[in-house]
Amino acid sequence: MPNTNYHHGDLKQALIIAAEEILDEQGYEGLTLRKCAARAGVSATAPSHHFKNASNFLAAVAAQGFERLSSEIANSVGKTKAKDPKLAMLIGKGYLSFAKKYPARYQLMFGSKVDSRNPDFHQALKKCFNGLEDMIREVFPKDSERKIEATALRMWSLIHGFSLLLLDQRFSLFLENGSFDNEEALENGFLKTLDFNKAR
Amino acid sequence: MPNTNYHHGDLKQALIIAAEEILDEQGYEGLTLRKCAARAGVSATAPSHHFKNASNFLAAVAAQGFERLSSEIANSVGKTKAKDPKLAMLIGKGYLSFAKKYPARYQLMFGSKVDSRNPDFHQALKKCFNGLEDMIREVFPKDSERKIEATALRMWSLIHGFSLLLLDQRFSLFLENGSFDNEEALENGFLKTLDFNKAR
DNA sequence: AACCAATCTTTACACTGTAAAGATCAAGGA
DNA sequence: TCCTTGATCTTTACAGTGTAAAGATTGGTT
Repeated sequence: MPNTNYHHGDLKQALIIAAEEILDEQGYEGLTLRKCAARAGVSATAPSHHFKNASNFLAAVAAQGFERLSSEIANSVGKTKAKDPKLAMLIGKGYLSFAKKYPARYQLMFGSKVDSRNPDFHQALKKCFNGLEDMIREVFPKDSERKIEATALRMWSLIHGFSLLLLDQRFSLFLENGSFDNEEALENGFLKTLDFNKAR
Repeated sequence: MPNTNYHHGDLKQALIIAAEEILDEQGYEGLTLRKCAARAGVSATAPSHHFKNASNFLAAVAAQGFERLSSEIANSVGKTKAKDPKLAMLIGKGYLSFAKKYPARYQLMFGSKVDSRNPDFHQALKKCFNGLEDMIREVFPKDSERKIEATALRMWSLIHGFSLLLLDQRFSLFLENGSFDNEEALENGFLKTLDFNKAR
């Protein structure tokens, strides 16, 4: 009789999903290749037939993360018009929402374990960034491409930097001796400042 | 005769220096506890008598990194007066200068390997951030503490986010199909936008 | 029907952090 | 002076990591 262990079906995607689950359950440092293989029901070396190495595999996981980040931002923005002054804030809200819901995935996406030369990864990141550019282009249709690019970069830097500092808990000092009562106050204060006009 | 291997003298500091050297030479992923021990001339388990575990050791290394970052910023700012509109730009320049000179140390400082609860680490980070607050306070002496804190946080987020995106080479797409000719143009463009007034 | 390429397993290895127990040394009190 | 004590380092050992190499299984193709 045929041994069902062979020819899994879609091991590649199964491994990626396993990685996401482990990230969500055990955090960024808890993720290992062997655990992913075990969860997918295959041996420790099976992934090597689908990914060149671990950092390449993680790049695929990160790519899927960027896909999700893109849709999370799209959800948050909804049908908000370009003229709406809340647009930038909603983008930030969507971004932060993802980072807080999937902190470990987010860490992976911007961490040093992934091979950032991976084509899938590169494409997903680019798509995500281009989405931001598109929205800015709608707001400032007369701006040059270079200026739009620069504005998008600054917006992203700002939100990304804030997210990291929030997640890393490196800035718990804000809540200790600082002027902010809790994390939500800190976050809301930040979101209110998001403004495309300030960024360009 | 006495065995010189015992009682190193100041192994604690020697290990930290070894870590910095290895970071600079072999990058963030190249750093291991055993390599540090070997470079300091002791056995692999010797560090355990000075640091509870690896992430605690790395926190000490990161703390020293923040000390250096503080002085790098101070150097860049020099005797620039609070009124000088270039102040924010100079801070960013100092920050970026450190990140580019010691990319691996920078990665460690904001990476997930360090135990951010380490007191030394926490203090060094706080000192660094307070330095930024102090400069902003001089520029806007009438602002509330909460506002100064929020401004400092946004400035840091912005610079930090940009530094990461620059170092990770995740945004090489800027230089591929983007409007920026090279990394220097991208960096200069960013530095020019740094402005305290925009950040508060 | 026979082969072949894709897919998975088994085995093995170097390297990681760290726990446990023993060796060495410097210093202080009897 | 001796010898005890605690700090410091070593040796040994172990579980867990990624991955290389070689063998087993399978489904599809000719």
